[in-house]
Amino acid sequence: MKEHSVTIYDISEQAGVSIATVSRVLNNSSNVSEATKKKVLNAIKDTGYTPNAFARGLGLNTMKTIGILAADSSDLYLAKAIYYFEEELRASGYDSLLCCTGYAHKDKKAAIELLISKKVDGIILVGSNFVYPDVADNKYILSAAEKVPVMLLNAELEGNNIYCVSSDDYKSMYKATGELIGSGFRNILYFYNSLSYSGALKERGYRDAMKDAGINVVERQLQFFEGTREDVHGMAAQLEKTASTGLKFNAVIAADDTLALSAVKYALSKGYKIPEEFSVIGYNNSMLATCSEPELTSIDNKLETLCQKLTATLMGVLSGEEMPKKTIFGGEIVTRGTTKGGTSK
Amino acid sequence: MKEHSVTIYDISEQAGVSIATVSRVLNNSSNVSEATKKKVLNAIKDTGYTPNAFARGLGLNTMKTIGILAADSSDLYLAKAIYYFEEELRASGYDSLLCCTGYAHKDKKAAIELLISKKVDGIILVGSNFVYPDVADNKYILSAAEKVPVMLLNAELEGNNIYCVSSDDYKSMYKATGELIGSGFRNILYFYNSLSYSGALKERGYRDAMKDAGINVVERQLQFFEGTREDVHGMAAQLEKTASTGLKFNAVIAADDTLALSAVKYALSKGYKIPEEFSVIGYNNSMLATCSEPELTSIDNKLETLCQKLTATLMGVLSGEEMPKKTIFGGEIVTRGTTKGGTSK
DNA sequence: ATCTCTGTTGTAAACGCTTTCAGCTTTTTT
DNA sequence: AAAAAAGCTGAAAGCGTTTACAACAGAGAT
Repeated sequence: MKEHSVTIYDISEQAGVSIATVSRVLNNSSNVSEATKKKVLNAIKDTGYTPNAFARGLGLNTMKTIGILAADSSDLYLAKAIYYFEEELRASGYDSLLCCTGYAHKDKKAAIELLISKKVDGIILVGSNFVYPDVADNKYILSAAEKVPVMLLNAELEGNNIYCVSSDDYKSMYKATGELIGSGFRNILYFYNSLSYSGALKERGYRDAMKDAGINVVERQLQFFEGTREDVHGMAAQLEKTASTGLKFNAVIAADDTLALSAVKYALSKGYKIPEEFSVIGYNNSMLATCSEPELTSIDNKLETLCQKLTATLMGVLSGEEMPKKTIFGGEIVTRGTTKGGTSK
Repeated sequence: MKEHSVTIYDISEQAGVSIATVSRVLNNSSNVSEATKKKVLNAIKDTGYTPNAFARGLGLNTMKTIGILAADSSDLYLAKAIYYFEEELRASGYDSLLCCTGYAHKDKKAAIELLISKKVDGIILVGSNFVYPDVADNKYILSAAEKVPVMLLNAELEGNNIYCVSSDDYKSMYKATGELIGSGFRNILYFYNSLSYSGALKERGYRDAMKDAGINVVERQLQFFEGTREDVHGMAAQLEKTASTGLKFNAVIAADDTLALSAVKYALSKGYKIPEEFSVIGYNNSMLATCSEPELTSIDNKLETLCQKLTATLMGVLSGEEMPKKTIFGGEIVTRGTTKGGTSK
């Protein structure tokens, strides 16, 4: 299998030119006469030669590769983002090296270092759970940015060589909460499962919307779900338990569609009429939104646009252009069966 | 940014040893005294040195990297598989280079060649849509296998250096169809969206089960959905349309949970009682199964086990061991709300 | 006919690491 | 105490590219 593979020397010999010329043809650089070019190309075809990426990388010091880091590629939202990134990067002539780190800090750090040692030309951190509330914990990102540009999706961090593209989670959540309030709901539960950067924004959006409407929020109204991100049963059970302890709520605003879906399940099991007696708004407008019955009203933050913008920014940075360090896109509420039209009750 | 980075020479100088010794410490190979080892490690820490993967690769001719190819990382099932592979590979000291190819043949071929040019040590093809019914179309896999081992998940292809690990889709589908028949259903629709290798197996399972039960199948009973894999509405609409043309069916067996979910939606919209008047069985037992209401009976083919087995096989191959070229795992039916217990009606 | 310029090609030195081989220093054996 | 073995270390030769530099031919200018 791993015999002596064809090298540039073999080509040079067969074509009767020097290796420099072969290399020039390979990179179709500078001036090579048509005649020799043809000879070389023929030899390449004959031998089935493919350049050795290592050697090439050694010389060029770039692999034309971008490292993508995501906590969990099986998360619907992250998976979609990864897909878009892959697509955009390939279109720009870059390949991607994906690492799924899991949610532990140590692993994230190790993964980022690994990518750098693989000589990626840039790093994309997908999802806000790479940025911690405690600034000291983000040092690992800063030191990565000393070597290659670091792009953050849906998170913000100031630093040299760090660029952020994110959705306006604060405003989206503020608006969505406002819509529930506008429909006459006051006992609105906020259901979340991530303490990430954007998670904090969402929470603030919820709190501010409630406050601005003059509604008092008790801490138990913010329910944190600790289980896995797919455990719909567990989520519904937590709502059930919360209700059974006496907290009243007839609307749920969720930080994620899965959580929202569990709220629908819960409400149905209680016999509530949706959306009249019980409303739900999800987040991300994933395919789950149309899977649910009734279908979920959900916040769409135009992931594809975000990913495109982020990739474009990265490409700009790599080619030495000055690029905006922070870009924010607004989201929109996609109204479906779990909320009323939005007119006040 | 891209200043002169720290090399093994800097370390050797700072530690007062030769580069050979540094290299030895790096690979914790052979015999290095504790004292010098410590000196070197300190120097490494001080300088923040990371080895250059290219140079290393040039010497070793391996990047310790496995290429993972999947058509679409945002497909729930594939995403999950990718996640497991990443995890397993990392545990074995390998990194992964992921390429999402899309569903077009040309792109798959290009992606596989790209991976090889990046000097991956092996390739994993995730999902059966890499193997075509027409043998000639699979040549691109065979020629990849001339360079590195190729692993197939849920597909089969004979060839040197090709290894397959798959679920027993034929048997699972046969059993599942049989279960519906056993519950008294005869007008069972088969709903699918992929012409892949495993897709063909599933179809055959369905057909044989029907035949063995003495039930005649008309071609319109096999419904192929052409739209995107997430378009639940479109799927339900197709069922609706099929029914409106006069074809009667009161059970659906789907090649995928999303399809099954759309069948549930359809049945509910028609006012059928599930599972008594209308039953549904999905495939893959994804999170969608528990999202649906009622929840989906679905076939679980133990993806994690498959992925572990596949990775283990690959590791074996890479270390020169003789490995089975074909491994098949049986699946099991997870019964939930869309089917009766299984006792005959 | 000489000189300069331009276009094309070859030579050789990097790039940063691994690894063989040989040499030196210990330790163990006899 | 001498000989043999074992343990460490360093020098140097690759690995397959890219690229700066030199060289050389032929064309145009003088």
